[in-house]
Amino acid sequence: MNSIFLYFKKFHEISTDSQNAISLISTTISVKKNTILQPIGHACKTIYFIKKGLARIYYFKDDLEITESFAFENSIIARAESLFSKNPSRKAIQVLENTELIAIDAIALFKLYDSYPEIERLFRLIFENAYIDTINRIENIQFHTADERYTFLITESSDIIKRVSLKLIASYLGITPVSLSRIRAKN
Amino acid sequence: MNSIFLYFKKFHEISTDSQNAISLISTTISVKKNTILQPIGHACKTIYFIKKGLARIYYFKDDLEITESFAFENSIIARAESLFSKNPSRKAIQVLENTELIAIDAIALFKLYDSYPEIERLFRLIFENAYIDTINRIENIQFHTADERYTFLITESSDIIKRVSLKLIASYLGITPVSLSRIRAKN
DNA sequence: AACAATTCTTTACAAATGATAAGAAATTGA
DNA sequence: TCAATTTCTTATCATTTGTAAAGAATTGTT
Repeated sequence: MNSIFLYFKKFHEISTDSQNAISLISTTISVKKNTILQPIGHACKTIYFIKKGLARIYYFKDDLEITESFAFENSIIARAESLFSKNPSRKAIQVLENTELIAIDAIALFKLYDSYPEIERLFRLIFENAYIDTINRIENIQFHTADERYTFLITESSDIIKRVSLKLIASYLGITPVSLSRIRAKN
Repeated sequence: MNSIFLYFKKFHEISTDSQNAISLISTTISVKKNTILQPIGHACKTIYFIKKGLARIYYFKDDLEITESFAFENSIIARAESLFSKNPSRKAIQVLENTELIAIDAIALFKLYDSYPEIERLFRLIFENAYIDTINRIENIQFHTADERYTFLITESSDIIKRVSLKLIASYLGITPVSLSRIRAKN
């Protein structure tokens, strides 16, 4: 459980009291490669912290799988649009390796906000940061070629190639696997 | 000043006390069409509420202008990625009509968070909502054709065509004006 | 080890989009 | 109002990406 509080510290210091409150609504779980943590169609009620392993959020466009995002060790993954809107999510969370996670009960967490303002602040700062990432991703998609986006991805997280299939990377870049193969062949 | 508190009410009810505190750090301004409210290269220190008129956030890719977002009456516009990271923004805010705004001093606002938890909560909820919009926009860009994105845009906000030049709409859709003309000719 | 299934690459062709240029339409400013 | 500027459309050609199919490479399973 320690790793998550180290992660939290980067955003906002919280008291041992607050840490205990969060611990009480959190559980550590281990899941096997390819497990669907959260299926499509239900409101998101869990925030995951990845201790070890790797996960993605994906959805379907017609019968094509599209990867919205990847999340690696020491990061948080949640379907924020459903978490905040309370609407059922069209997206699923899947683990791509044998993965160890801490699952935080989001409903219980939001209740903690009333009695622990520093917890509210902590998660405000965490999600503000996630918001920044999402804004930057739009900039990245909007006026960069697939080639540029691929090059950017492998410089940003160079080991993604080793850990994620090119099929999933293509769907993340918004292109077909065939198109990604062509790009890779050129470079 | 009333319109902004009506807007706030949709997210979170706050006391008259909190409203007054916000009023004290806000000013109403009127600016002429095409005015640059916030230039590129400075950290974002102002959150705007649009009472009347229309604005956009844009940036440059090489010497090409790209519109990241539009904001209409009764909505908030701010360069969130700079607001939260405190880094200088590569983006500018420009008004596209003669526009009336309420400018909120963001530095002062963030200070209010300590003494008025309900103000912190209010803006948390406002930006959570903006975050949802941004996530949905990625989904919209990532696997929809330019044609689909255009059709979606005009059904979502039908008067945008009357108020914004096609050149800017094209840059928002991530295509060239020439390509947008072709799409419009087909439909 | 051997087979099956999946992933990745390559090829050929089709469709969409970009770049450039030219002209029409609309807007702006003196 | 008239000229100048900007915006919008159309056309042509080049480039990129998609689709479909086939085979190679890899992975998983028994």
